[in-house]
Amino acid sequence: MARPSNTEERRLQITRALQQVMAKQGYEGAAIADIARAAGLTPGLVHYHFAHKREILLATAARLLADHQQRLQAQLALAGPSPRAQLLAFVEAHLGQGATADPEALACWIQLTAESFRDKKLKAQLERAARDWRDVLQKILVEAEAGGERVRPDPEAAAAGLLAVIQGYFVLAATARGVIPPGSAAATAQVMIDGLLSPKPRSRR
Amino acid sequence: MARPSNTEERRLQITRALQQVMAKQGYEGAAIADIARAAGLTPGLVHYHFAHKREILLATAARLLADHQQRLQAQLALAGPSPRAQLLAFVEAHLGQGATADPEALACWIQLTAESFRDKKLKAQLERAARDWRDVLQKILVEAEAGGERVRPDPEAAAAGLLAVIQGYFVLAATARGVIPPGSAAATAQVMIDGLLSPKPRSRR
Amino acid sequence: MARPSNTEERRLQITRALQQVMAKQGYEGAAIADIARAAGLTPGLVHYHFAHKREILLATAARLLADHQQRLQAQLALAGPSPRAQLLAFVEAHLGQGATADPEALACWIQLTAESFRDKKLKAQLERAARDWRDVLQKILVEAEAGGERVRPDPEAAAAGLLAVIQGYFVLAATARGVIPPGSAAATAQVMIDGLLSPKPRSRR
Amino acid sequence: MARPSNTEERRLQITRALQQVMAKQGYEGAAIADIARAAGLTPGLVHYHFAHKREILLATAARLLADHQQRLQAQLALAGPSPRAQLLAFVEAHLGQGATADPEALACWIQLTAESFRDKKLKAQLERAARDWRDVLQKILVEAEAGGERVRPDPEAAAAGLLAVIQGYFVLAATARGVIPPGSAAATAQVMIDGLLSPKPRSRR
DNA sequence: GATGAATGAGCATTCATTCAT
DNA sequence: GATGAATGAATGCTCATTCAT
Repeated sequence: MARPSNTEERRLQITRALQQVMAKQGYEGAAIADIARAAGLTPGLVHYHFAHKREILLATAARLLADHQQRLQAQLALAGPSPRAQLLAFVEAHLGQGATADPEALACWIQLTAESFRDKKLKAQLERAARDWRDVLQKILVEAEAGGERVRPDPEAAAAGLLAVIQGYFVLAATARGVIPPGSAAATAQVMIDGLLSPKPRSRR
Repeated sequence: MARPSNTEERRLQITRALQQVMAKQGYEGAAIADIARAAGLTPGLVHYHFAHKREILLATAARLLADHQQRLQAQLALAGPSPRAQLLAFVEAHLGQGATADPEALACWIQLTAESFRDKKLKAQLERAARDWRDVLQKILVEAEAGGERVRPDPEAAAAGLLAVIQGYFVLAATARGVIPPGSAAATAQVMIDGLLSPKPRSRR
Repeated sequence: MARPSNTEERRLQITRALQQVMAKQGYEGAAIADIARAAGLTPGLVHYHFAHKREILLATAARLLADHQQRLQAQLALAGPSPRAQLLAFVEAHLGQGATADPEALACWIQLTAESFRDKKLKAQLERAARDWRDVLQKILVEAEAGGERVRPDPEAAAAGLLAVIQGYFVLAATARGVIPPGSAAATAQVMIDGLLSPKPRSRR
Repeated sequence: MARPSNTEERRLQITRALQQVMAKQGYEGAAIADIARAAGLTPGLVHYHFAHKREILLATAARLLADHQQRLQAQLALAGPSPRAQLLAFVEAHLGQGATADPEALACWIQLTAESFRDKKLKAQLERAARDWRDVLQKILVEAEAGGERVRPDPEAAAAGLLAVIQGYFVLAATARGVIPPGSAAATAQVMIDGLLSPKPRSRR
């Protein structure tokens, strides 16, 4: 009898709007009125679905991370089971052609990072995501080791290093695009992986 | 007759204060009153030395970049002339013990990055710094090539990649400290460099 | 569902308040807080209905001019159709008993005039009003000429001159009340009109 | 021994600067810093010669009025002694070719008028000037009457009316220049005077 | 659910005035 | 006399949040 709830739809609309606005104006600069306009809603209605602006931020981060996680899992599943193939897929997923092509997403990501200094919950979200991400890499590297590769300095450090490479490319792509030769990111990352992951040296006796 | 100008001193005080406040609160969150308090001045006086808040931002970025540039040059000068030694020095300067130990500087750096989306001049400053930075690396890599090393995929891409590693570690150190095994950054970066830079393979003829 | 808009009402309240405050304190001296207080509103609400203070100024001028225009038309319509009667009505409307009795309106008028040097749009508004005003007079004078009167030096100049008389009396009434013998304005203006408008001299051939 | 005082010179510099700045920005809009810049001085020095901004305003008004008074007396002295000639000279002095050509002076005059609502002393200055002005006219008109002219409605009212004409032309010239046919002001005023001042009608018995 | 008016605290900026040098 | 740093109060404007309708 009551009208069916459209809350989930509205929340999605609103977090999408924040993502869009925040990419250009940052979180502080994204007035509720701006978000509402971008979502095609009214300010009052935004506050009906989110009591506080901060909650929109958290919901936006959660949605972005979940989306990313999902996409990543799908791409890893498509790749073969070998650790090398998994690493390749991981890198391609993040740095391959078009992966850094969405300036809005990159910018929004950096704004979230910056905002995390002011919001414990957001910080925890991002930290947890980074840790999960690293754990995925670490697991692949441990398997590589088990498969006879040498992983330097060790799987945990190497995983963190790979994560750093990806994050660093994101930052550069977002803020100093001209600095990266177009299309070079994935290839360069692969070369770095060759450093981290070398076949067990039987030869170097 | 006239009072001697103390503007330079005051501007330094003020940019230091902004750096400090911005690390915690971001640029938007850094009220002039906060900056003034951190600098031990009054809000009116801050505006006497800087017409607009934005100018404090630019001056702060300029000072941070200049300071960094200077420190980096000094450390590169101390290292030996060989490309390997230069690369090592470069990495150590950024990721060595204690290099990422100043959370205030790291946080401020990220806030500047985030703010650069809203300020053309700041963006230009950061882009130029990134380019300069990469050029330094690229030059070293070109010399390495001239000295018989193989640089993959090519000096420009490799330089950009190294920059990305450093930036990425900065971001992780600032936002997800627990993800990086303590002290592993420099060593891992070195291993990656081993991937980028391999001795010219005589065997693979 | 939605609240009915009361914007027009509020805007009227606010422009009335500005008129009142500006008469005493001028435009610059009329703080939004003062205007709000005079209107019985809060400063925030004033800015909800007018984005910028300047817009209140323009709206106030527009309202005053429209009100005046309307009153004037009504009084001209009441007068007989003869040019002499129309001129008499015009002068009476502006300078007759009580016409200059509202010090607030007079003061506000002068403040608007002064402010017009700083605001192109306001200046355009006032210029257009003055031109309209003069055109009304000019048309009456042209009809007078058609009716056999002599208009000196010519209808356009005479109309401008009459406008000047009225404006001048306004200024004096507002700033140096003691200078005008009470009640003399309309009579004196009539005498001046006798100079501008004389019967075609058959005798003086 | 002490350096000779240059106070008078400085005060003149400063009031000239205020006149200039006020014409464009009004009194409130004329910051001490602006005045100082226009005078080629420093803000501190302005306050050395005038304790308060308001005093600059009063000094500026006093100087303008004195200058005008002096110029007017000179022009009246040049004219013949007959009342008609004196009136003609009076009108020419204010509305003749070039008399309203200085937009800065006109604008400044209106700003002073507007400001007089907020400053009792300024208001008194302007009122006194207006009265003096009218008295000069009234005296001429009384002489005209003594000389056989008929002055309508009476010398005092006619003098006030003439003053109004002049003030009104000033306002129009400053704010709605296009409304007055170029060069028509003095001629039109003369025609109005013909209305005020008619030869004693022997014929109209 | 939805709207838009209303509030009140916060903020950058301006500026007359003071004062040490 | 002259300079320019320093102060503090005032002001226009923004904005998250609340709430009556």
